[in-house]
Amino acid sequence: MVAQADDAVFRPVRTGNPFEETVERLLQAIKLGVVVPGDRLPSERDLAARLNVSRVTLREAIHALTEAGYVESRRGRYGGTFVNAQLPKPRRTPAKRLARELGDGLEDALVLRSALETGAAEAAAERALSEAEQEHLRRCLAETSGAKLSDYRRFDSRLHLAIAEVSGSPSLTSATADVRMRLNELLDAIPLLERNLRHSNEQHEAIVAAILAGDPPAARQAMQEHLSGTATLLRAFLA
Amino acid sequence: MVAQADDAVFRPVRTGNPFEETVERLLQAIKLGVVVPGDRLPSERDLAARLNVSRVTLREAIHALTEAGYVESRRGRYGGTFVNAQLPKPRRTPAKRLARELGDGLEDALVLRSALETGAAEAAAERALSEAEQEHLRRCLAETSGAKLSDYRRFDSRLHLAIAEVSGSPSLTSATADVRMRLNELLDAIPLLERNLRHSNEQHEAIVAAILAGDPPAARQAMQEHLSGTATLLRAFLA
DNA sequence: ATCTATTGGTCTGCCCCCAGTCCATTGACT
DNA sequence: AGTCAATGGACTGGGGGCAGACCAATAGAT
Repeated sequence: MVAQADDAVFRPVRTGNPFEETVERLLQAIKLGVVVPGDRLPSERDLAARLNVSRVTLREAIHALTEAGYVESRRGRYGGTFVNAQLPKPRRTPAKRLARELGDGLEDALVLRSALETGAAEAAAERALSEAEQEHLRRCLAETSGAKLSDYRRFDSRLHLAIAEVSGSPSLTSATADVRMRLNELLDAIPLLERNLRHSNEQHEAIVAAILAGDPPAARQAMQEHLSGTATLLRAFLA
Repeated sequence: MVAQADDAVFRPVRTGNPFEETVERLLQAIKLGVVVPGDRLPSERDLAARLNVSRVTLREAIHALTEAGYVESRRGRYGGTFVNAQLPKPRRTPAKRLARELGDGLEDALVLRSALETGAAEAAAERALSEAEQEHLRRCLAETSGAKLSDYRRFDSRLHLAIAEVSGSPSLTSATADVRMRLNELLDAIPLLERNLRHSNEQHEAIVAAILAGDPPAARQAMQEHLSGTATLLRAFLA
């Protein structure tokens, strides 16, 4: 049976209720390194407006994250909700089990990720980046290079997200963040070796260099190589 | 000001209520040619389950489309909801106005589309397509080539969607359908010339040929050329 | 010491959406 | 002619999310 277009257009209009979605988003912000330990989240009123969710629902989500140990709230002016210094360590679900649960979902995510991120790298290299954007890229690159092993995944996510950002397409950035979250659980299941990490950093350098140099084909090529390395690693560990 | 990652991760958790989203989905099915005039939609019970929406909400959406002249329902066994033979003609909003309303949204959509569809073409060419998939592609191609001017947009959408389908990534297919819907309103605003149409058909041939031949770089290249042509046309008319 | 702006915390009434159930209609099959 | 399965149509009770108003705490500014 061939995959039908019906499946795409008649897919669920929403996955989960607003509360669950909100929790997911806040986790995204933390796990992708958009807010780092010690950072303050936007005020409840602001955040609720941006997420287009009632303050009650947002508060329930924050409460859930508080119980899970991710954030803490303080009242009063200059108060707010802050990301904890010690984040809960992700439970390492056995790789085999994850693979079974996901099934075709892994290939789905990998194909989508490849399209999005190589496209983002290419688009970013085509644009004339502002000084601020260039600086932002360089900082994310440096932070990732200097990250401890325990923090590496978060800074790596942040760097990839930064590349998507400078593509100039917000939708592309959002989609990149989403697919990365889908993969992060898998990535947590495989060990992080010093050697892979060094190799990864070299590839990051090449990607950012090509983007800053305004060389779209090189940027695409470098990103493609980087991603296929990760993809191979994942497929191997989850096979 | 540089675009912040916040904007991506703190974007609204949902745009519109379930009713509106459902209407949008059904319109998508019709306008992208997933269901053609005369076709029957899945039964309300089935469809509601697939869309993860209550039957009441789905019925309200169908009712709205009935009033708008898109579909008609018949009761009894072998009844159902059918797509009208005469679809309401899209109102041609003046291009300038659309461009103003969208603003950066146009560039956003074009960049995302490029990433998704060139990625899809490449991924499709990498896969070993089943006989059914190959036939499906060829049929969509033939239908588009033979389409009347008034139906062209719908068959063209369907063909592009078919290419995304055979990429093997459902998420990629969904995303492609969504961004196409965003662009279709713009595309309706620009005239369709016989000459562009012939050129478009030739490019479609090249894309499908490269996919069937299993030549990823050629498929990407062909798709890239095709899309950049459309993009140029759009930018010119909306400038 | 007091004031005040900003933030998290709480409560109320309302509406949309939902799951489940039953009814009404239709047309192919026997 | 009768049967029957599947479809659209209609109703009900309940729950989640909503907007808005108000309370409580906090720390800088005066």
